[in-house]
Amino acid sequence: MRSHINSSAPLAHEVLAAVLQVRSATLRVLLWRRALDPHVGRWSLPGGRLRPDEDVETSIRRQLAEKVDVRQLKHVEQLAVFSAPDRVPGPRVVATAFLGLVPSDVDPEIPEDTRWHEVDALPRTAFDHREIIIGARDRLRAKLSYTNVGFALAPREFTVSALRELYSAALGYKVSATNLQRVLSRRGLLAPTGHTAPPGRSGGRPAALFSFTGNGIQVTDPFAVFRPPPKRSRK
Amino acid sequence: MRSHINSSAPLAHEVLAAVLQVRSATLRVLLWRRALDPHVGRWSLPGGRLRPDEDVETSIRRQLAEKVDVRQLKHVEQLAVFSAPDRVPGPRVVATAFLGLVPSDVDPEIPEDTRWHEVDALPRTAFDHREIIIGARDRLRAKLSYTNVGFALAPREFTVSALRELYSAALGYKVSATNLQRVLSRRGLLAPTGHTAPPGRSGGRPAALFSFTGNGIQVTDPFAVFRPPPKRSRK
DNA sequence: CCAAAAGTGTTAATTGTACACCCATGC
DNA sequence: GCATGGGTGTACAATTAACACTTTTGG
Repeated sequence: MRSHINSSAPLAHEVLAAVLQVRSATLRVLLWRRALDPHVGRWSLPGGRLRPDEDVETSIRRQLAEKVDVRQLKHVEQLAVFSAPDRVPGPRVVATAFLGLVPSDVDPEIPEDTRWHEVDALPRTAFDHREIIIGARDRLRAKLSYTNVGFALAPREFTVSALRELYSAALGYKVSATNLQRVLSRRGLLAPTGHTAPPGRSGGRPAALFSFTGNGIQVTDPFAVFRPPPKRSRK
Repeated sequence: MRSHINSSAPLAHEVLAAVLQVRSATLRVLLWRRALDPHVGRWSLPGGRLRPDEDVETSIRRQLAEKVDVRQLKHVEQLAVFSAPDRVPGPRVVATAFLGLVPSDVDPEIPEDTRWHEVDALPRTAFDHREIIIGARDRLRAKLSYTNVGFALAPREFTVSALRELYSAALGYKVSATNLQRVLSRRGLLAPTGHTAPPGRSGGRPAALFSFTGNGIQVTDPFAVFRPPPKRSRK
């Protein structure tokens, strides 16, 4: 009763990922069309059953490897557990949902039954997958403002205006290139590469190319208020 | 293979909660001492097996009802899934971890084998429970600065200095009562009740009593930067 | 009247926003 | 040279942190 470990009831556990990418100034998600019985023909998130010898992150990375080259996945993080008893027909399946991010310049080979869909114009989706996608979008939006996740949406080198397009598409409203550059620079996230991008056929000054400093996600603005007392090191 | 539902492998799923409360200017967590074989005698988080007919939040609330009156739990939220194959001895058990918050003025009846422990001075804990507790603490700390979760740590009515103690204990450093009141007031979270608390035996001006406005958690400072353009409604 | 605790006002510093202006290129 | 984007400088606004000062109580 108070036993900690009790595996008497079989219980299926699946992992699902909302893989997001910005392309053509829109935020899109990778979906595949179900070929099997429950909700045939609807679009659903890639994923599948958790194997007994892997943890959930290993599992989702393994399963995504069928759809997207894993090395192209710049960021993966847990979103939440979805466990409503009726979330899928038949016996209950608990799902651990993930957010995955792919840089805008990669164009992964995707299987026949798989397609990118605009997050703000989703087709009919299977089960509770729409909710998961919206959750992923909202998590991304929130984290863009206080972490450096933006790096996972951008190519290795990029112009500030390209970055502005990425942020605008992900956030859903235009951000100013001026201030984007200023804020990211102040936080020490942008490194000039010294290279420049040639202007388009209509002219214009060549844009400087930047890259993100560091690798991996980090929180860059942890406390909006109630900050801990400063360490008194920098003037 | 690509089958969405496949429950061939039995898989145990448990729910665990780090229930936090501030008392005597310290943040503490509710733990019970294991009576059974793996890790006997170590302190572990309350929780237990997920039943097939309940979702994870229903489950953790049900199981906590044995330890803490559910009505005293002012806030419950999912933390993360812990799924390392070797996180517990024997067959793998996937755990969904929760953060729970109890106001500082309630003193729940707790069972014999259960005790509060200071989060910053934890005893030897079972399995990966220490990691879960630290995760819960960090989540609380982060959310204190950009949401109104503070309400879940505070009594219904409180003085600003009592609130200051709560925030200081949870965050791990002193916050100023002056600025705490100012920030929360600006965000419209504090409502004066009109009542006052009598001063202590050493004198001092009587403190005004406040309550939190609204109920339930809400994000009060969603964007640190890259805010959407204002609606141009308020001057 | 003095100490103690609460509450208010003022100021400084930081950070984000808006906007004007200059720069480099294609045609 | 002019249109077109890119980049910088400056001013402004909002918010937080720091601290001095006033208020109200007990002894």
